[in-house]
Amino acid sequence: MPKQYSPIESETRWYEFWERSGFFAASENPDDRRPTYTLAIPPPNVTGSLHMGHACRTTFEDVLCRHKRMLGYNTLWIPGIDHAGIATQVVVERQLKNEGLTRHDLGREKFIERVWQWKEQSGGRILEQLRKMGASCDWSRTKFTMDPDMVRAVREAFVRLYEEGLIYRDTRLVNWDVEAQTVLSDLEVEQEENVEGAMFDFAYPLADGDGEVVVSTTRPETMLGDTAVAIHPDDPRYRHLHGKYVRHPFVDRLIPVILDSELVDPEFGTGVVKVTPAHDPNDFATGKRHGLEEINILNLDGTLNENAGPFQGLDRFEARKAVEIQLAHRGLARGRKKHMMTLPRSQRSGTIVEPMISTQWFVKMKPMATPAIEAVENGTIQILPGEWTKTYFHWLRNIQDWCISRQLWWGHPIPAWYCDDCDHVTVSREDPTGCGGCGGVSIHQDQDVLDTWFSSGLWPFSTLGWPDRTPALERFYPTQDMETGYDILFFWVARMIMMGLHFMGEVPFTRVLLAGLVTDERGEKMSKVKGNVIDPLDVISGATLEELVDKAEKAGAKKAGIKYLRATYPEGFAAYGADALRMTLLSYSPQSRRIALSIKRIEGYRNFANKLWNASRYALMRLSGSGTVAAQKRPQPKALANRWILSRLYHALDVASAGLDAYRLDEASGALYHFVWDELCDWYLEVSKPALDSGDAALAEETQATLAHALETVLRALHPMMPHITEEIWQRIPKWAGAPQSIMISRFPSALVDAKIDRGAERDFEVLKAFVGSIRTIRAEHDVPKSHAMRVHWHTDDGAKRAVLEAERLTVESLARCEMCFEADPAKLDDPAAHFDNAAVFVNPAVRAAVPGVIDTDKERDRLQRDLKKIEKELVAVENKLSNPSFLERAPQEVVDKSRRDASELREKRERLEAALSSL
RNA sequence: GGGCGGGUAGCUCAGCGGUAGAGCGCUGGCCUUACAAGCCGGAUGUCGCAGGUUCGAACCCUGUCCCGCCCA
Repeated sequence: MPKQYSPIESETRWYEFWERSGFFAASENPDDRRPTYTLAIPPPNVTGSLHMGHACRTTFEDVLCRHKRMLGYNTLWIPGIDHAGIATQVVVERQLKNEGLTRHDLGREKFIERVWQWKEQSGGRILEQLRKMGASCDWSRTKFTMDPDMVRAVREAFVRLYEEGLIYRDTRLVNWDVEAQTVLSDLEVEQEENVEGAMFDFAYPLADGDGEVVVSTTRPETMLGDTAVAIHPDDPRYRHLHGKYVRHPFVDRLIPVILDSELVDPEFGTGVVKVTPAHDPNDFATGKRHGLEEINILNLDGTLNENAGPFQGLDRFEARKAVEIQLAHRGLARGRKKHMMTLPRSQRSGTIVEPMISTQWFVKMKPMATPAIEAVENGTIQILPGEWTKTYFHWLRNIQDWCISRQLWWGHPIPAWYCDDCDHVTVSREDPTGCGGCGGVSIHQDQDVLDTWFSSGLWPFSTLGWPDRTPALERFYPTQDMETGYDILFFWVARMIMMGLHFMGEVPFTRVLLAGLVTDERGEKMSKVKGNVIDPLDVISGATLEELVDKAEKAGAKKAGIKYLRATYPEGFAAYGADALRMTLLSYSPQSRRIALSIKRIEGYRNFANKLWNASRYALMRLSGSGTVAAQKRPQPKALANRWILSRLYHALDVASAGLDAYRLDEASGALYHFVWDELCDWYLEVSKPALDSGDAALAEETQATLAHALETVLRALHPMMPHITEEIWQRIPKWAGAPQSIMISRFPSALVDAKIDRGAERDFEVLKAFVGSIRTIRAEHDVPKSHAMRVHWHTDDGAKRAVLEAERLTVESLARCEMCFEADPAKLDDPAAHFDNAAVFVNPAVRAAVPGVIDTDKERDRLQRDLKKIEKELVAVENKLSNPSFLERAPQEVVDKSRRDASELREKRERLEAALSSL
């Protein structure tokens, strides 16, 4: 075994082994009675390539799946990809653009063919990349949301909802993206806050006689679609306007003054509001209340249409200026001032979204939301971390109907046909040959496709064969966990819950596990422009600075981004390996909303992998030729260190299991990390050296058995988190006869079965650790070279402690490089200066000692004074507490007892240190 | 405007009623046959601010100031 662990070669080798061996596959064998554990992957976009968000999802999900699989569950992790309507269409349109073509040049059918071609060639690359992370998905069940069976599921869902009256078609104000030229759901519109804009005032002249009314707007061009001006019915300033009309200056139209107490806030602006029902949500509602005409002034591409009169053909922003100028020409402009406002932007194209009147398909949400709320209220579904529950309720309780049609070509077609002869709409599972109303044969299908999230909402059951009641669906639905980022709680999770309850009559999963979003180490969102994107594959396989810079530049990073990149990663990345990346991602608490990924931290876990590797090298070396194997049953050792490590193993496994169950993967991984490094390596392996070299055959034998057991067990516990390195090592450990072929199908360890709590051993080992620690401190503080063996004169009145230290003499002497000498006469240690020359002293609970011949008097005085000061401070705090009668009265007895013990220990320590100081 | 997080060591974060921890960084000493990607030591915090509850508050309550996210 080499001195350094190199993950690259090992990781691919083992991954191929697992996949080839079929370990990832879930069983559908009817005789297989194991309980199931199912988790559907949040399908990444077909256009995507692996980023840290995916790496994070994959790690968490893989840990959950591997853990459950090792616990004996028939585990199914369903992989798949999403057809990502807009994103994919944009990718292919960009390709066409390079060829000087648009999708319209190709026509719909050819264009879709072209998308499929693209998908076959370069789509779904991400599934390969998930393998690099170690993902144990059942690849034989990979689904794509546009697969024929998914298409059938989507169609079935649409038709059923339509038949139930939950899907309907309606004309209303929707969010229009003029660039992508499609409607968007409310969720796809982002509000950009605190944008500096202008508030423009202008006057409408009264239709009869003199006078005018002044209105304010941030979008002057919309006045072309004004069909009313509104005032508050109780506003005394405008009483004379009741029942009057104003004249539109550009189009030949009389506009009524209406009274509306809902729309108008008399305190705001002039107290008069222009009303544009076709281009503003509030005005739309007002229009409905007053029966106003809705005049659409925009074409689908954002230019003004024939209703805009002289402004027809202008782009919306040009029109804004032109309207202002023309109003000024006519003497109607009444001023302009800065105004902070909120702009709706398309999440897809970034352009400002226009409210527009349009006929679209909607899903009624209220009837579906109610059961979804109940499922979480009554605990059928648990959301973790629990803080998100409130957000979930808040959204579902205020939900609006969901606009599901999109004016795209790539996606699931809407199964609705319109008749040319009557106004019947035929919605059908099979393509109809004629109108379902009049029977006419002249019908045409709706040109729109469905929102991508509509098909995603069916994911947990469509992937299992729905609408057929397949054996897979019977066996694996409902799934157990849904793990994803909190950003798609509404987009996806809530909709899956609604759809699952509706179509299956049962929740789609019983837990929702949400994790934070990965950012750079400053906490800033990773973005190509900022140049702060960390590619998981670079972290796994390594990349030089120049490669990173090159990639960032190609992705369009700005200068500042490149500068940051150079400054932050001057060395590039080493090949840290997937296991190190996984441990890093796991180490962040799920409570936190951002995961500020730091390369330093990854390096730390790479080092941990190396530590584990070397600990194993040591263990294997010590086991080789001994005939000792890691046994299926835990050993029952007698020696202190062996009992101690089994007890520490108990705690580690206990915390790890609790963490894995409660979705605290940070706590689970942390417990194992600290066990391996701080306990197994720092203490146990060191203690095993003198034991194995002692010549005591019985001791050596039980130590080898314990060593093999502790290592083999912790490897199994670590396997879900670090699958590759644990397999690499595990395969090398001599094991019991009939051991499984792979660690990934071995049994996950349990604290009760594989370890043993032993409080006595823990207590005694602490005595040993404290003793060794004190000697090491003296050695370090007085610069005593390790070649210089120190003699330690010690005494204790505590018989148990004395017995431990005497029994463990060889161990202590080996770890502290000293010679122990028990002083039967306590007086010698009461006044060490009188009995030992230049002696350093230390005081542990009930144990004190002197180490002669090592000190520099000044240094020793400093050290003792420092200790003393610390102790006095603690003592004051404890004594204050104990002198408070209400503390003694009201605090629990055990707390009082502990304080008393602390106080007496501190007092003893203080006394001894004072004595040592004064005798210097 | 409403809601939800967060403000703890230089940095990133854990702890969430018994008087503060981790990793990295800093620092002194070590190439000790498992590991220098390491080992053995050390230093470092009025736990955002102000009140309150409590025998006891980083932790609970109220107010307040910043930062972030979500919704309207």
